Amino acid sequence: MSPDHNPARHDRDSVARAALALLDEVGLADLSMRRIAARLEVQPSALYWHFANKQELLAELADRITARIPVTDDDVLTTARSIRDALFAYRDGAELVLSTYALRLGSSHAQIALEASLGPQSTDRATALLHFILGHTTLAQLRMHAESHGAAAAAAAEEIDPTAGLDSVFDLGVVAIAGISASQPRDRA
Amino acid sequence: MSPDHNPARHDRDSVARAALALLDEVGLADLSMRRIAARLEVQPSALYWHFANKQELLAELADRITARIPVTDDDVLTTARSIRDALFAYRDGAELVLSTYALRLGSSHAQIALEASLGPQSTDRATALLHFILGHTTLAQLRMHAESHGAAAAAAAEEIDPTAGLDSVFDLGVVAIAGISASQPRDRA
DNA sequence: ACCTGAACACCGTTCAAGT
DNA sequence: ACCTGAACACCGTTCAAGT
Repeated sequence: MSPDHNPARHDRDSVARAALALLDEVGLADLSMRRIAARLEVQPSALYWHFANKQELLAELADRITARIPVTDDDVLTTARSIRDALFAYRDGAELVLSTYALRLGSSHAQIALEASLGPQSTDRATALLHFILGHTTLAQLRMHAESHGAAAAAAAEEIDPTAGLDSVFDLGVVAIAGISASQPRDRA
Repeated sequence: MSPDHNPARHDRDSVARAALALLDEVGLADLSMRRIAARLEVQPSALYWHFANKQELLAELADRITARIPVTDDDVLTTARSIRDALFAYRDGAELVLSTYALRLGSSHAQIALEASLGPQSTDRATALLHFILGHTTLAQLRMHAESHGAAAAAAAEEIDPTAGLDSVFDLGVVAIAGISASQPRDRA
């Protein structure tokens, strides 16, 4: 039990877990390698043993956020909402997944979930849906935090909730792109 | 004509113009206040006489990028494409407008253009359309640059163009959300 | 009205060296 | 296998002072 600087051994998983928790506390803009290192009681350079660079760490966080999305044959609206909820589960989750998803070729977990709902032969619809969900959710989430941060002076002046009615926009977009009618069709049950 | 450090007087417009040109050269991630100042042959602190902070400068750039979008009663697909083209006109234009748009209450210029195409009583459709366009265009633009930057190793391996077929996804999404049929309806002409 | 100079509190990343 | 310590080349922002 040396009194100064404990060994503090970590692995990829513990670093990613600490980073994900910190993301939720401080947001993407303030999620620095140095902050993560401080949280782990480790020097910043120690992180580079586990991850090649910051982008690789962020990609791991995006993977963990989208990993919770269930892949089922539920209707599209249900799947779309579960993707949105997974992104909402962490501060700036949508923005992080959006920018990380852009760098990857091939399918993401969210795309797979959408294709499972839509059935095969509709990859274009699934892609359009994913782009809408990422755009809408990123906007909504950024706005949520800007509002609470006091940066939006007009919100207090107009006394309206800037996120009000956004859910109806979400449903409208999903239903339209999925090509289903107003009432949700249910394949089973 | 003093040989060392010229007076180099600037105003809000000249700073914004230099910043916009620099954005197109280096991208959003490398667009620093210090780089902009260097381009103007001025100390970084000089920029803070013209703009309160970096975010205010970025908002001005976003305004200039979207200002070129024509507000007409053309069909929705034409308007949507002109929005996309305005965002594509500058490197990382879509990402910049996306994050700046999120902070603003009220309507943006792009939203106004969409409402002019869709007609009144369809603000929700216009909002959903804008979210789709911003999401899709941001993704496409980020991917374009990741590809040319050599960060995408899989692209060379599979020898496919990662942006191929994205235009059809764009059209599919716009047509679906706008609620028009496969062939473009033309109100006039 | 517009800019300099210096400072403050930060960044991501590398790399030799330790254990 | 995992971390320290020091360094390098950067950030955004503030503020007194100059012209």
